[in-house]
Amino acid sequence: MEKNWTPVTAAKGVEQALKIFDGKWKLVIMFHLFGGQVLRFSELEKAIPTITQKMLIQQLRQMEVDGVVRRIVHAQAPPKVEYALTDWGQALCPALDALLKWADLRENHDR
Amino acid sequence: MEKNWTPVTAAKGVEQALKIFDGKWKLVIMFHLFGGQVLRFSELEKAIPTITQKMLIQQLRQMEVDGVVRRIVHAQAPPKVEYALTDWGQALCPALDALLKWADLRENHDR
DNA sequence: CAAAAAACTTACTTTTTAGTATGTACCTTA
DNA sequence: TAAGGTACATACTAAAAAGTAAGTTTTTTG
Repeated sequence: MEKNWTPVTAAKGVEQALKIFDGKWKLVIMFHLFGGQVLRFSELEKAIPTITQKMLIQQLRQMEVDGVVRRIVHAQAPPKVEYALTDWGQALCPALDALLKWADLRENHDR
Repeated sequence: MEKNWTPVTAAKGVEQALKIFDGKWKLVIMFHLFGGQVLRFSELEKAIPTITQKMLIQQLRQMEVDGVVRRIVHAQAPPKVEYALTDWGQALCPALDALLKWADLRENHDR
């Protein structure tokens, strides 16, 4: 089924999509989880040294709500919480590749 | 030639790409110019009624600097300035489609 | 019993981005 | 000569996002 886009609805659609990985840290987080990786909170902290705990948790929570990240809590002490991408989250990879390829075209373009 | 991405460099690459159409109005503007359209400043204003002149010009100028928009000045009075996408700007379309398609997958996903 | 580790939470400040309101230059037409 | 159209510019305010600097809970280890 094809959609009938107008400039405005198409822009809104893309914006909706972008919102899901918008925020200064979401992409870095995702790229750490692409390929099925499962990482603890503390491992993500170490992997992204410049992020603060507040930002890390804030972004993870939003991504969970949006359905791109899965939160896996192990009933242990000290706590152990792991994060992974959902199938849908993983499925974003090719679209990001398309963006990367587009960015590369610039070189052949002008100047 | 393949690139050697790490989570961090890949994220940075995508962020660079995103920055080019980041801002509340750039996508709407682009979607009005996709397909080779050439529009005057005032036509864009009318097409996007909720944008202010300041925002419109600000975004257009940034897009010009970034190389996605071309500014065509006609030496006339009253002034006539037209805007169009560069080839590279047009080339973004498929990447945005990929995003739209990804967003659609959500329905088949969970819930 | 004190200290430490993990995963957060909260109050507050700074920075960034968007929006409001008004002004300008230039030429044309009535 | 006054008014109007077009494409801007500029100063200022408001709202949103990010960052800082703590503190909390729970259980294990020395």
